[in-house]
Amino acid sequence: MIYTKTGEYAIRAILFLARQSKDSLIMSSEIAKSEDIPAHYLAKILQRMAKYGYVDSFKGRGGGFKITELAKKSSILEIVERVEGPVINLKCVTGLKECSEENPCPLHDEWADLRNRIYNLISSKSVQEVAEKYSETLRKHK
Amino acid sequence: MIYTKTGEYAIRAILFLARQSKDSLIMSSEIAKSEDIPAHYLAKILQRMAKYGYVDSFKGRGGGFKITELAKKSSILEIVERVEGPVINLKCVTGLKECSEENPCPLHDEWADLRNRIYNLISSKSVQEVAEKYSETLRKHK
DNA sequence: TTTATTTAGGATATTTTTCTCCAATTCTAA
DNA sequence: TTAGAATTGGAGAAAAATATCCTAAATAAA
Repeated sequence: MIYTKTGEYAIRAILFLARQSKDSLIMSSEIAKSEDIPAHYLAKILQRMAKYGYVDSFKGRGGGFKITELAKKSSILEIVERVEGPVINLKCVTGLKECSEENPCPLHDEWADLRNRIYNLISSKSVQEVAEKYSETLRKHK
Repeated sequence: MIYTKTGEYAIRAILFLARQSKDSLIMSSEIAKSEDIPAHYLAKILQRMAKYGYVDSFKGRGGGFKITELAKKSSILEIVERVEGPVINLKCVTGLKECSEENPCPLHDEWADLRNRIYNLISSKSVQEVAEKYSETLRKHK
């Protein structure tokens, strides 16, 4: 896909946290169970997100994670790129070695357009907006 | 990206063969060198493409590969999927576990649209068409 | 017929990604 | 202050993707 499993887990986790009622702490293991993500692996990802300030972490009994304001205002793309590195590969779809504006591959322009749209799709909305829209959908389809 | 390195190598190789003058045989090692692909790895990929009938292979001195009519008429997507399995992941961009028409994730519709466009981009043109357009570009920019 | 050349195919190595385990640390509650 | 619960961080196992190596088979030319 566009990002790896690691990135996908990060998104699922942050959107999960974004949907929780304010100030509630959620354990890593709980997220793992709800979202069906390998528990220890997710713990690592959350650790990294904590380092980057996307979640606050609390140790000990009653501890867990909660989303930060920074994460709420960030785009999905920003978070994923922090967690797993550059996401959208700039290579052309045909995979040709030399493909540039001056020397475009046959599908260059069309692909450049799509790439931009994908980029916009995952970078123009904030995590909070996406999460809200999602909660809404969940309510409607209950 | 949308496909893996293996798929990318397959595309580069088939488009390379498609640009050759008719009936000329090209050695695996030659393609590898021109396209900067690991030689032995490419050999495997060509082997598979031969099995699927996308290239004809000839052993011994003066041997090599050439593209078949089947491959010329096929789309890039078809060939890649044969070589490396399903390409376009149907999961939603947000990576949410349950995302369907009835229960769409926040970006479902927009993503479905983009997915279709990507799908069209690499499946609506034949290898031959893409190769011709590319040869043209190469001529212009010489 | 022999030799050199090229693909075929199997085995294996390397690298990257994904996943697991364990001990250390921090914090809460009893 | 102690026990238990939770994250942290390091180490490394497992799986998947990528890359290499070697021998066999086929073919063409000497």
